[in-house]
Amino acid sequence: MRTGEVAAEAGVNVQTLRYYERRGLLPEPARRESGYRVYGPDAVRRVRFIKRAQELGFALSEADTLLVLAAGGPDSCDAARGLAEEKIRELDRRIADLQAMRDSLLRLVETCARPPRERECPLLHAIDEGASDGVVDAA
Amino acid sequence: MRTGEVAAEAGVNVQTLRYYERRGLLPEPARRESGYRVYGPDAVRRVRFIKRAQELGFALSEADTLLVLAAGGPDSCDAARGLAEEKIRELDRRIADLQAMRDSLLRLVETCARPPRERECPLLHAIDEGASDGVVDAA
DNA sequence: CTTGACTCTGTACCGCGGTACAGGGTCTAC
DNA sequence: GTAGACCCTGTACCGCGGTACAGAGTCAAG
Repeated sequence: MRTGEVAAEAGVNVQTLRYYERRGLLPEPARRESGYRVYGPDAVRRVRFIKRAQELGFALSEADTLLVLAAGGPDSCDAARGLAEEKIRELDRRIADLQAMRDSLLRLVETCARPPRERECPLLHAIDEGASDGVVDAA
Repeated sequence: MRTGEVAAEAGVNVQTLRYYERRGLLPEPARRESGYRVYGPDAVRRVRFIKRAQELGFALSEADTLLVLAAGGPDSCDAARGLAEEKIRELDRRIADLQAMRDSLLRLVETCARPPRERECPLLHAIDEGASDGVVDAA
């Protein structure tokens, strides 16, 4: 298969393939006389694996690790599981962070229910106040 | 106040102040003969406001808007509220995305409870399968 | 009057995951 | 044999929010 075919099948840009190759995620394919890349049939599968890993929240470097593990024996399974569990914990942390932002913001918006005092917006005032002593999210 | 003093008080890097100035978040301060910046007393407050807005999930460009609104009259209050509400919706979307990743990943990890069949890791196999037809998160 | 801490400008770089463009060569169907 | 689609390399750029460094000037205390 040629570059364009692999890209189309995998649903990515041609440049992305070259990028993955540079990153070491895709092995360097064989070449024709002309220099054109010739991919084996596994290439599409490999790119799709990477894309799937990304959807699950893994970075490219982690996708790389998963690919190595996928090529390994059954011992790799534990390692893969550990990686996935760590990623779940990471996602939990990020979710908690965003949730905290959301909640703080919601409380601020609720200050809007109170009428502006002395021509001052309670919400903006609250941000300003919070900036001094970290009332809302003193992390 | 000099640059270093403002930076220390606001808890940011000196370079960050210059960066904010370039971005238009901080007004250009007065200068001494020597070229040294001389900040008014509001500078620290302004930087803290920006930092607080960031903690709430606002980008610098949005923090800029909030600062403009904070300088405006009571009409700005509605605009600020709209911005905050939109940001809450955005946070909700991001949280939902991460939650979906988390849930998919958790389901994959649960496949590990099943013993490897034919020396293949169920988790890695599932990522591979998912890559073909988007079983888990066909978004 | 010197020393060390501070500040100035301009520019480049970081991670992340690509995307775009220039300036060429190649392949294939007509 | 040629037009148009494809491919090659190298390099630069995107957003985001800064950080780092070089090379120079300044300020205040001792």
